[in-house]
Formats: sequence, C-alpha cells, structure tokens
Amino acid sequence: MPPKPTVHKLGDLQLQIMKVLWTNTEASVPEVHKALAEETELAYTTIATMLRKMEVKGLVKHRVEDRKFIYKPLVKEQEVSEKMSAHFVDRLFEGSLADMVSHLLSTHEVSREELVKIEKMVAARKKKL
Amino acid sequence: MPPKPTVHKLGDLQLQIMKVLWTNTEASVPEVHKALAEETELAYTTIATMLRKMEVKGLVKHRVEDRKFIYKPLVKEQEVSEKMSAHFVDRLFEGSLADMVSHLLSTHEVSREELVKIEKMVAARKKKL
DNA sequence: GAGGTAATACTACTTAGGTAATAGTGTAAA
DNA sequence: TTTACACTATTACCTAAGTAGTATTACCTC
Repeated sequence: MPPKPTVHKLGDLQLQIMKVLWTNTEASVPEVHKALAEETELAYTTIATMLRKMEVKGLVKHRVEDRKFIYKPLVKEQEVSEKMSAHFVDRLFEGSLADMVSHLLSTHEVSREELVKIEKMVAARKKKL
Repeated sequence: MPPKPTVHKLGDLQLQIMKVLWTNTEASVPEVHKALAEETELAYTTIATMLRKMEVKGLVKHRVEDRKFIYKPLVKEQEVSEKMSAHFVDRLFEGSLADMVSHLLSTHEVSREELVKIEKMVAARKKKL
C-alpha cells in the first residue's frame, strides 16, 4: 500500500466519494452509488472502478463482508480539506489568506449571517495570537 | 476558436503561465520561460507546447512580431479567480464561505495584520448589504 | 439443480495536463 | 554564402481521472 497519497489533488468524483465515506464512516459500493445517484448519473461500475483506483492510491481500504466490499477512508476529511485549501490558496493567492477572503467577499454571495460568523471567528483567532 | 474555455479547472502550470501573462499584459515564449525559470526547471519547449495547447483551449491568443509569438490572455484574472474559487468552495465546503474561512483560520498560519485586514473587509462588506 | 440476481474482476477507452526531444526555418553574423 | 542561433512545428510519451462495457462468480430461490 502506498504510504502517502497525494491528497491535495483529488478529482471531483473522488472527492464526492470520499465525502460519502466520511459521512457514513464506511460504505459499500451500492451505498456509495446510491448516495451519489442524486447528484450524478453514473454507472455502478464507474463507482466500483473508482473505488478500486482509490484503494491503490491509498485513499481507502476495504474489507469483505457478506459478499460485499465495505470501503473505509484512510485519510481524514480534516487533512484533505487542509491540504487542498493550502494548495489552492498558494496557487491562486500566493498563500495570502487575506487576498483569498477579499476575493471571495467581493465576488461571492454572502449573507449577513455568514459575515457575522466570519467576524466572530476572526476575533476569536486574534485572541489566540 | 472555442468560445467558453472551462476556466474553473486550470492546471498548475497553466495557471502559472497565465499569471505571467496577466502581470505583463502580454509576453513572448522566451519571456514566459524566463519568468518561470525561477520557480521551476522546465524545458523551453514545454512552455511553448503548453501555450499552444492553451491557445487551442481559448485561454490565450498570439500574434507574430519580429519572428516571435507574443501571447496575450483571453480571459481575465478576475474571472479565473472567481470561477476557480467558486468551484473550490462548492466542492469542498458546499458553497459556504464561512465554512471555508473557518477552516482556513484554524489550519493556516495567519498573521495579526492579515486578521485585521480581513476584519476590515468583512465590516466593509456588511455595510453594503 | 437451473436460473436469476447482485456483486466484483477485468479490460478498455477518452481526455487533459504535463514534459520534452527532434526537426524545420528564417535571419543575422562572419 | 555558409553557419549558427533563436524560434516555432511536429511528434510522442506518461500519468491520472473519469467512464463504462463485458465477464465472472457465488448465492438464493424455486
């Protein structure tokens, strides 16, 4: 098994699959397929193949139970979000979080509630310095 | 020429190249190559090939001048950042800017200055609602 | 025990990004 | 006028993601 999967560049489908696994802690192929069916129209075998590839890559592992493959994540959601975010901020905003937020604020739809939430988080973070 | 390049998923190299073009408003292949030489060790032809591919994709166009290809961006930096950010926030945080910021704040190194900057931006944004 | 059903196994193909070697060409210098 | 230089053109590979068809297997039901 490969030790360190390069977790900062997961494809869209892989990420969707991971999200299902994170939410359910584990899932069989049919379960993943069903969970994604609402968003996309993918063949059953597509999911199965992808999971197999993801296992080779070290993102998930499986055990057999009841003639079914039960897949479990091998990487934490926290870690993936972290790596992906860091990579993204680096790539696009040279690592400046402020630039990123600035950009998002000026282009993204944001509700007052979200703004308040952000303010609170920033304030809290400031105290920790 | 393709009308709408899918601007929300540029590869790393393509983005680096675009950044050079945006900064210089336009650039020849040697110029791009030189600009990127500080960050990576890429063959001259790699840059040339990539620019050709990017032209096919509709990201850039070129004119000939003095026997050289001068490439110009066909998409604005603003637009690319916007699309890429939106896609990213959607993919990873189900579109919630607050979740994204929360995550970044808790995992990313942030200086006091950055926090202050963000606070100001949020406050300014709130007034616009 | 025959057959249907639900899984997995295998194989294959397409596309895009990335990387680069080699071949060709035209201009300027010697 | 020959050659070297600086570009572009052509071609080729590799990898990863995504997508899925076909083959196989095993179990369950009648």
